[in-house]
Amino acid sequence: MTPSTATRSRKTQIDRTATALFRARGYAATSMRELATALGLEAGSLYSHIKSKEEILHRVCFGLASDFFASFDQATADASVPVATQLRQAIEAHVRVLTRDGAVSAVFLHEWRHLSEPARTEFLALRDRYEAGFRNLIAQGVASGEMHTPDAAFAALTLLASLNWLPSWYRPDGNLGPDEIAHRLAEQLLQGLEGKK
Amino acid sequence: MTPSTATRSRKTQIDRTATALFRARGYAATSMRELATALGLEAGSLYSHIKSKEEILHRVCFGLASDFFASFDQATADASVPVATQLRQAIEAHVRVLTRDGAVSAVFLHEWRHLSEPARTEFLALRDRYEAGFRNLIAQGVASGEMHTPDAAFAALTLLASLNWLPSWYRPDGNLGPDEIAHRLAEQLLQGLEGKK
DNA sequence: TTTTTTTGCTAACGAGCGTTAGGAAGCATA
DNA sequence: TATGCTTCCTAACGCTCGTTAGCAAAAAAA
Repeated sequence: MTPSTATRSRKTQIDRTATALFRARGYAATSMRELATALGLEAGSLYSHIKSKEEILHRVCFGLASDFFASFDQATADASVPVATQLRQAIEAHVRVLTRDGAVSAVFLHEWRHLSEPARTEFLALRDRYEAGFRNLIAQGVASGEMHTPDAAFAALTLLASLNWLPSWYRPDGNLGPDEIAHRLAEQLLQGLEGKK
Repeated sequence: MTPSTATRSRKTQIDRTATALFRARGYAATSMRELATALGLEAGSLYSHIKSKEEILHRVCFGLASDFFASFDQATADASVPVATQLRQAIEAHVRVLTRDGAVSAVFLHEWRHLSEPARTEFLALRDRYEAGFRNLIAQGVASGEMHTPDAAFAALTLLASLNWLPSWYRPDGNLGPDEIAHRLAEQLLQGLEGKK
């Protein structure tokens, strides 16, 4: 029995409001009563739709993780493309996912540590697997002579760090659109500040 | 009347233990009873040494902010040095401060939002002023032709993002020392992955 | 030795926490 | 009209929170 449209929409609404609060105040500092008030409800009413506070966090974190994997796989599906181009596409794909929903992204990046075991460990394993994708891409690029770095793992961490800072300053109504941001990031990371114009 | 050595050391001990807990569990999710237990005390006893939980956070955040400014000013004091070199030195200085105490750095980077007003706004103003230092350096580099980027502010954010991810993976007993890390980061950020070997 | 400071205890305060139980409306389907 | 589902309520559960008051022992200073 699939849930009716109304149910799913109410649940989704709770998720979205909670995500915004988690981002603004942090997961631990957000109370169910605050969340209920933001939705025009009493605290107890939330539990007609969700099982627990952590369930929301779990859904947000693992949901976006899936998106990242799907996006990465698509960007690097064609092995005949030069590795540097694949990396560029993976960067752009990552930025596109990050900018789609700033609140979800921020919660994904910062609040996952409030997951209790075993979810927390599972999440970290996923993150590690995702990072390995970038690591391998850079290692391939070094092997083929397209890129230069003494340490692919180090470079991958630095690269993702630059990307993952994005949700803390990106505004959907700002000057730069997601595609322009993605392009500039890829350019800066691949060419460097002293690189060719 | 300066506090005696004993007082200062006990207070410092509380700060350090609290900082480690804030890093591991987050500020909001760390209770004074946990902190007390970690120190072998009862919760109430903490208040013989500190005024409030937030006081600890305040000290950590603003203390490290001072360190960053002092370190940056020293790295960029000599205006006769090429701007690219000044930027390199600023990067290395930043990394040195970041790696000095991983727990303090992590709390500084992630827990400041639990400061209540007006401290929170003051903190953000400091951070903005610090970022402006890097922004200006890059803008000067672009003006002098030493660097190339379409947007100095954008480049500065990305640069600091790479640096500030460091506390989440740096281990003092790892393969790379602070100086080696600082050098590699500067190299990667200035030369890029496709830059000259 | 007396005085003061440091350090820590027990006990408790008011408040807020996540969550549950049980009931009652409103609505769609039969 | 009857049934069942969705939605939300009130009231409360046991628990934890940051913090305070008042007292006592130990250490340092006089």
